[in-house]
Amino acid sequence: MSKQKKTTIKDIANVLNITPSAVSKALNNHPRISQKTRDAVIQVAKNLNYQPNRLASALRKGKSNLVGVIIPRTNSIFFSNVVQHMEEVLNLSGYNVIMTQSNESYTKECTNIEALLDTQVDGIIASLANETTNFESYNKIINNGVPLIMFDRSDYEIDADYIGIDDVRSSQLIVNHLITQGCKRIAHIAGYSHTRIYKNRIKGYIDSLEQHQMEINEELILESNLSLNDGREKMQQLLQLEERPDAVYAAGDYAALGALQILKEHNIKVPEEIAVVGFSNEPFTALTSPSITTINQHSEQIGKLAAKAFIQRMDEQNSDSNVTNIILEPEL
Amino acid sequence: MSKQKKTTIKDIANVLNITPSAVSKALNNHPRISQKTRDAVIQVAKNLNYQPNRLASALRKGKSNLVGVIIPRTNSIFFSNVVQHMEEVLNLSGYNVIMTQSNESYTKECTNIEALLDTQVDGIIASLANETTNFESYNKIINNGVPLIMFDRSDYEIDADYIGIDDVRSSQLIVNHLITQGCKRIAHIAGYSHTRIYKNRIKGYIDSLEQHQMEINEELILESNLSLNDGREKMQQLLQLEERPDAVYAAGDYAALGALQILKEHNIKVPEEIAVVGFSNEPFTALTSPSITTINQHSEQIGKLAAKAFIQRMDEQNSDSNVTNIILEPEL
DNA sequence: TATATTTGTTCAAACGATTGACCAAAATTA
DNA sequence: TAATTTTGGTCAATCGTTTGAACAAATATA
Repeated sequence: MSKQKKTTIKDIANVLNITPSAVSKALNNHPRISQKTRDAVIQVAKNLNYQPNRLASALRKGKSNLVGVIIPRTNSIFFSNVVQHMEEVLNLSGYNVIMTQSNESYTKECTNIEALLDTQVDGIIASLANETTNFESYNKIINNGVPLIMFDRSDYEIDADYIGIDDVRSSQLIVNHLITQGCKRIAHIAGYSHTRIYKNRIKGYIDSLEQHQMEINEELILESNLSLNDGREKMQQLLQLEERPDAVYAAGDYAALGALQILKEHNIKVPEEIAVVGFSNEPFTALTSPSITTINQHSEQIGKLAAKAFIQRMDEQNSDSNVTNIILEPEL
Repeated sequence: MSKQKKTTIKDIANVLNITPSAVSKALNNHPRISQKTRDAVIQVAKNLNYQPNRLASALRKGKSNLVGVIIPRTNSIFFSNVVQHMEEVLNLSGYNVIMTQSNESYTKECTNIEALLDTQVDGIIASLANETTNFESYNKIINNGVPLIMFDRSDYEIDADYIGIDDVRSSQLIVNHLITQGCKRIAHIAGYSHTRIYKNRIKGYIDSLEQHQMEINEELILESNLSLNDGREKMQQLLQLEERPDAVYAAGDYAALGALQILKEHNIKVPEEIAVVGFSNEPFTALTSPSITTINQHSEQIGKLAAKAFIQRMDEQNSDSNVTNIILEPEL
């Protein structure tokens, strides 16, 4: 029952006694096709339950209408939201999304890029894995002539459009806030400084402290991969310091969560003894008392803008226009 | 610099003065090609940085090597893990994954199915959105002759392979556990009973209560979409009951989280006054005191088994073999 | 009425890879 | 040596759709 051949434009053509090319043109609203046959074609197509074969069309047109998306993790509200809104915009323009996750792993990221190029995507929208320090595979995308849009996490070495928020500013806002709350010894569980975004957050952290004439203490800045477990480890380390911090600013929410777990296991009161601040907007942040303060990361805007940037790149085939950089203002 | 034509098998053929078909056969390890030319082809392919055009190959072979995956939400550890392991297995067999999320929305789910079929995927692996009660579009997949594998959330009306855990049993385990802890009045923030999985959880809940000769109280069973907000609402409702429950068993972790938030806002001690139990394994579950008890949902196994089930379906074109049902044993 | 333009369609060649039929040369067997 | 098999390819059609060129018929212009 299921082995019936798919209907093709040829079948439609046969029914109407016209040629396949007429059918194709009718379906694509070619101006030279009369309204009469156009209607007839559409009717027959419906009757035969015709579904165009994208592969054939993609092959002929040299365009697959697929966009590859690479995100570090899907189980993050931020990334998940970004993708969702990205998809919305892309679908409206007839694109479908292939979403892949790197799991913050460099090798996985490379594999994903290979797979996407292999699948003949029309473009790639990506955010760097924490591990990544080598950007060759990204530049390979560009060299292949495939449009690349980066968001949230990118690097100066990648010569692609970028959409993100002002990380230095965000970081400052957070640390300022802690200082306003009276914290004197603020630790930073940072991301790897080789990633631009985390370097900026570290910069913001330092800037803010300097602004308030507070001491910059190297032992309070710990680079990490920002995973839950790493958050736990770094928090352990901080607790073992002779002088404990009275606040911890983690550059990622999962790391913040790990830190919280440790504090809880040690029966340390949050935020009375040690305050904790994260960076993302995971729903669990509402659980701590008082709630973790986080930055609004504008996931919706980032997703939409990235999608639009891609569509624009596709439209202007003269592709020589400069790289766009869209930096959004953070909000506490 | 980027507008160079992609190299094709024709280019390789020209270099070696052989025909494109010879090249194709060489690359596909056709036995009738000598080792010598095979090596030469591979060498030239490497030199010219040849990348096979999947579209062309897919069109000719009638197989895209793409597998569509539909999950309700990506920002869930469970689903995210499942997909990750699914991908692992599928990649090994040369398949690439197109991941889409339904956001628990029926319409989005339908759109996704359309898009996937449209993209000519070789098969679809899916888990139902909470909203879904109409399974036409899923049966359309099957009628189109596209293999369909369901996991975690499915329905009896969908005639496809299924991989999941024993929900009745899981639910019983959870409720038994609460009873052992001394809870007398256990509420259940349930999923919609039209979804098989949630119906089963409700059944397990009731079974367990009956086993312990406890009263089944309709007002303690609230069906919901299990979102964070819905969890909050239902918890509010429960608090307004004349006689409050002393335990809440939520069929999903986000609903559990919502419930926790409300309890926290009302300064109700968890679990002393009201215990809370979720179903998934989100990392934040470790934050509550004592930690929320959850069921091991076997995400890894489910992902791998689903992928394998798909591959098997592809291998046996005689497809008349019966529907498989793999039910895993739950663990607390 | 003769000529030019427009309209609606057909024709044929792509897009890039695959595949069975076919064929010459080389190797094996009788 | 003649007959047979094996080896290593070539040829040509095909997957389903698109697209510019070509062309006849219909319509408009002079």
